[in-house]
Amino acid sequence: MARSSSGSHRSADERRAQLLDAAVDVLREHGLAGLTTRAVTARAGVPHGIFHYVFGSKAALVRALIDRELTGAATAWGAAVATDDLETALRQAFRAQLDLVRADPEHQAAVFELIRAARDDSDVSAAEWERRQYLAEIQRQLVAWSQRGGVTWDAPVEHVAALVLSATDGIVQTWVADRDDARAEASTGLLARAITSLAHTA
Amino acid sequence: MARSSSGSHRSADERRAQLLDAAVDVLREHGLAGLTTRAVTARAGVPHGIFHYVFGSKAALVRALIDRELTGAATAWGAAVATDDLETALRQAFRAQLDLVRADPEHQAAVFELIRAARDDSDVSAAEWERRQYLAEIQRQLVAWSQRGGVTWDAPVEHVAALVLSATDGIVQTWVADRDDARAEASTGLLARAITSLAHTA
DNA sequence: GTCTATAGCATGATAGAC
DNA sequence: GTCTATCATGCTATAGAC
Repeated sequence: MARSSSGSHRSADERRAQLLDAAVDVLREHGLAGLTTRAVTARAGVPHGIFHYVFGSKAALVRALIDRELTGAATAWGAAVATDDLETALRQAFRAQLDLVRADPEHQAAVFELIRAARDDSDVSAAEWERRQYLAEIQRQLVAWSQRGGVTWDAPVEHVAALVLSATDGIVQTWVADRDDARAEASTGLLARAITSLAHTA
Repeated sequence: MARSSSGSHRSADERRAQLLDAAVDVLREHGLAGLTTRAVTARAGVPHGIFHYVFGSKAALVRALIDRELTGAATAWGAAVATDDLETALRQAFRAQLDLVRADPEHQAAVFELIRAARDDSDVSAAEWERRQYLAEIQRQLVAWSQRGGVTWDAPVEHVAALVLSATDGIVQTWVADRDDARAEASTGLLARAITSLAHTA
């Protein structure tokens, strides 16, 4: 076998992975507007023509990127929190969601941008699918937490889940915009309290 | 005076307004990616070269657009709601915010996109300014409503305001994404209830 | 002061060489 | 099956005609 890191004439699958990695980097650094086929190939250190041989079109690259980024992201809400106190569980879950973004803001911002753009290109399926995964996962957790804490939701749990997802999205996007840690902290704490008030001891 | 609607050689100010109107249309129909100097001039029915004569650069057009769109938008939260019940006031305010977007979703989506893009171009001031206006207005209303209803906020009112703004943003953006009226309705209603629980009768 | 014609460049894509 | 050279198009911007 040839050395893997240098030399020409690699397989199409190898090129594909290589270009996807490069595309993520470009997206993080220059945003969606800067995501050009030439920037991606330059970043990967391969000739420009390779791009259309591997992906066929730029749209195909974007689709592949979305698939790759969304897969597994839905599990973020799934990490169960081990506590009997509903408010604490909620706060920790919100914090975890925020930490996910804080760990690599540019990356998350890029993913947001991708999803948004995908919606306009009538490539709605991916974004819709993502949202449904999130909602289902949150709803599952809301039920689990309320059972653990011995409380009952005063509103349909799917409504609570929808509010939790939207509100968390809002807080996260606000943080992405202003990077104000204290404000985000305060908002998540208050949101946990407010949401908790939507349940009463059975 | 010459007839105003046809003929060449109009004043630069006239051209400027004409191009701004055209730019908003283009933005609504084709998004920020489709907002090119050629598209704008074509839409306005003027020669392409006019553009750089009037605005100097595309960036100047974007800046002018943001100024125009943000001015007056901050007053949306300012419309006072006449009711003694805090939860009702909140729900009506959230509904009003949602209605504003529902009245012309494409337009609002375009404005969101503009502001987001402006942030990346280190043209932060406009977006920051907007947010501060909103926050101040919401805070003012929160105090007014609580006084009217004879209740006191259990948390710093600026924290409540931050949560209200973020959560409302999240709900609005969710609606823009999925256009699910029922879900938005449920979320605003629940949010009003949840926020109300952050205040107690004095 | 207003507008036209053109420059100069970057893009996405492809025909065909190896 | 892999890659290179090239194309046609669309972009922002400007030099200079009226």
